Amino acid sequence: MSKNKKNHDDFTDAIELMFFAYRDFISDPDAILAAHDFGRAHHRVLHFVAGSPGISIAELLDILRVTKQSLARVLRDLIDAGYIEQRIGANDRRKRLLYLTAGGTSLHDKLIAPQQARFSAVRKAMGEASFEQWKQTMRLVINGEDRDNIDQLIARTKAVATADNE
Amino acid sequence: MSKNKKNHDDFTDAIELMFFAYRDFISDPDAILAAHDFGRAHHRVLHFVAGSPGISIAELLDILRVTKQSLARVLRDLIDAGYIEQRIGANDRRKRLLYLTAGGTSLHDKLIAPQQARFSAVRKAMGEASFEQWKQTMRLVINGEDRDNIDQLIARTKAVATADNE
DNA sequence: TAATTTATGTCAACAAGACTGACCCATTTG
DNA sequence: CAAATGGGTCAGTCTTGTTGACATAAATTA
Repeated sequence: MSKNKKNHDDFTDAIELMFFAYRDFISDPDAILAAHDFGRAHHRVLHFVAGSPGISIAELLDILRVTKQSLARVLRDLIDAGYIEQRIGANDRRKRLLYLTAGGTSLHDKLIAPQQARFSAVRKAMGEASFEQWKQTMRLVINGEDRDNIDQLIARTKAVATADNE
Repeated sequence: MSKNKKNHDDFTDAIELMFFAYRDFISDPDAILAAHDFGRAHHRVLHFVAGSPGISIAELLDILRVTKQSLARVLRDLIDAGYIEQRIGANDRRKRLLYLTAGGTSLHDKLIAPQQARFSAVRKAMGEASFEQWKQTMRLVINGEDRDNIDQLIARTKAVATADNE
């Protein structure tokens, strides 16, 4: 038997862990969403508008990597239901900048609560240092060319979250 | 400003990392799949049959958490295309046990290759120990009640992968 | 043996969420 | 003024999920 490769060099465990961890992670908010007649697509929009208030349609399309038509549908639902509002850009009046309403913020908080609880338990079990290492590792799973943008996005989101709690 | 909570206690970074890492991780095989007129659903079936040769329909349904009708469609495609074959259970002749054909194994290898490359680069960058910690952490992201089953599934898959390389 | 349960297959209808392609309007920029 | 940009929308399609109903063969149980 050829032992020139290390055992576990197939990374099947890592691949499988990605699948199952994401499945459970994403399933958390589903029940809440269903009660509002929303789906995961609505959740994603809500989430990234929450993290980047004043984001433009084009920027949101870039993050979500979906088409304009695909975004339009869920965005329309969220605006009609009063969770998101559009404001015309001050500098560029063609832009429609997106903001959560009070209701949108409240819904978003409810949706992330179970995911926060999940990671809180994980950090408690693994310890602060390991959890930080996990984050570093996850960052490297992301395509190299996207990492800087995502770093900035996360930094911006954190700034918003911190400001809200002051 | 209330500093009774640690900063970063919102776990937004962790949530965002899950989203982007999974997005890139899962996008790898898409081009290959499209060339075969298959989608991600086909990939998942191929993957879990590869990891558990002789798996029954019921077991596969349990792993994938989809309905029988949903699985039936993609499974039919894969059988018709000659990537998966069904054998009648020796003990229980009601069961249809699933196996990859030679072609199925070859296709599956092509599909996981970019994901293996991705994790190989990650492990190289982070080091063996950190990567093992990452796996432990990911395991804790999974729902507690499922972890034992998934441990077993991964162990089984690894046994198959090792046997193939002997 | 007869009745029931289990494992699977299949039909029909439907919905969410993605896609392409085409076209429009308002605004900004060259 | 002409062209490019940001956004909106209509129409149609595809994949992958859903529910509900029903069929068949094999195993299990009474």
